[in-house]
Amino acid sequence: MQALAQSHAFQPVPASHIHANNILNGPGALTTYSADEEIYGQGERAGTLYEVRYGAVRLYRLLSDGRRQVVAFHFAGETFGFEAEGVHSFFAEAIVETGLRKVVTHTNNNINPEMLALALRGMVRAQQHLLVVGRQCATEKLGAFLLDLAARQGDPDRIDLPMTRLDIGDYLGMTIETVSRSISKLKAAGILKLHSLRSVEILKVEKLRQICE
Amino acid sequence: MQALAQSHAFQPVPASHIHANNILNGPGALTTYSADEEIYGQGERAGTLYEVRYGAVRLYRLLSDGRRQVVAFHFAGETFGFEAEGVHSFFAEAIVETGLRKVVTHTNNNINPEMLALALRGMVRAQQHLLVVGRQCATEKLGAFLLDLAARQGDPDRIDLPMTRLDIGDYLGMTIETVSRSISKLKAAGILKLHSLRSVEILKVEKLRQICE
DNA sequence: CGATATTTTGAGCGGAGTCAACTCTGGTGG
DNA sequence: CCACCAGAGTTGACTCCGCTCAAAATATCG
Repeated sequence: MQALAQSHAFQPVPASHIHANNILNGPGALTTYSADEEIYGQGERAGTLYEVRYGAVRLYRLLSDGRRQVVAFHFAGETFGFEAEGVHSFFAEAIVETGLRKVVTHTNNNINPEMLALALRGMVRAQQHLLVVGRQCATEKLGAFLLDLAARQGDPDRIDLPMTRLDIGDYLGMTIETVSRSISKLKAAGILKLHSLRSVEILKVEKLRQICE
Repeated sequence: MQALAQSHAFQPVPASHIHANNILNGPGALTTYSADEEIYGQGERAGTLYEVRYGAVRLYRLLSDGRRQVVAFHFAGETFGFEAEGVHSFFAEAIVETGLRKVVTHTNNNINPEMLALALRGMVRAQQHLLVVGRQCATEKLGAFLLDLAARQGDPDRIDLPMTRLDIGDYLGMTIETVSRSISKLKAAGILKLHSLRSVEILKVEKLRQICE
């Protein structure tokens, strides 16, 4: 079990890892990935899109100084893998046990019109992320992040956090300590309740929304 | 694209604010906007895409607390106006005197395949922006911003800054004072040279790239 | 040339980063 | 079943960068 050994060393790929299990081959096939397994790497040839059937995925880039910027999380029902050039500019990894389905992008040389809609949704998501990261206050960032997750996961006040605090920090541009302190602050204010480390309940959605707008 | 024709087009706009002048009507027509004129507003019905022929455009959103997040700048040759929903989620304004051309998105109910490429480029741009804003140090943010502008404007070491310090600050998530201080710092380090407030020369591209990676 | 807006610079303060210690959780094996 | 342990998360002390408020300098426009 490699677990989260990358905690402080963001080595792209652990040497020995179980390869993804591709039950079928081709579009519609379900491929399963275990936690922390790489789906594709920065620099690899792009082309295939993936739809998340279950689990969660993180997209990130490594900076030369060792820092890591998580650019997106993806959950069940969402599609990722878009690239403008022919090469992936990010790493994609499964956060937990995850099932992916390859998406058909072309049908006999014609671009599937649904691709445009998906690409646009991806752009809006990135811009939305920008609005969150651009905020100044750490608590605001975290609150906005939680509200976004709640909306995407369907349940308005119960949130599943498959990712670690480090993932959240690298996504929001803050340290794990600050992530933790922000959670504690919202907890102390009676806005959040943690059922476990990875399961959050929003007790006062409106109050949180006020803070994060 | 005819590179930097807008280089010195930043002359103060005639005071008598001429309203956008639409010479023709329909795709291919050139519409001109004076400085600070609105192109479209948040909430307006979307649908049309615009290609910048000359000048510069800012896209931004207003937050309820009065702050403003600039999500993108667009220069000659770039296309903007994409939306996932049918409504614009941002304001678009001309920064200086700007000429826009409407882009044909559909040809008899078929999506122009080039749209997908443009949308993808927009998404990558937003993710790139994210990497910059996610950086911690203010000087790094500014440096990365300048390197991005240099690459987009064609000239590797001469940059036009049609936007104000406030625009830059709202784009990078920092105050105008910090923007100014960061510029001064890079100037003191011999990395930048200001020919005017709106014209920057990068003296040591490599050194700047080291800082900002 | 004067009036206004923009930019720069300065002083002080607060929030987030850093370093470090401690606690909690889940998994393993005796 | 429980003791143990490694990794994850929390909390505390301190520092420093960037925000705030304020004022000076520069640019722009009538």
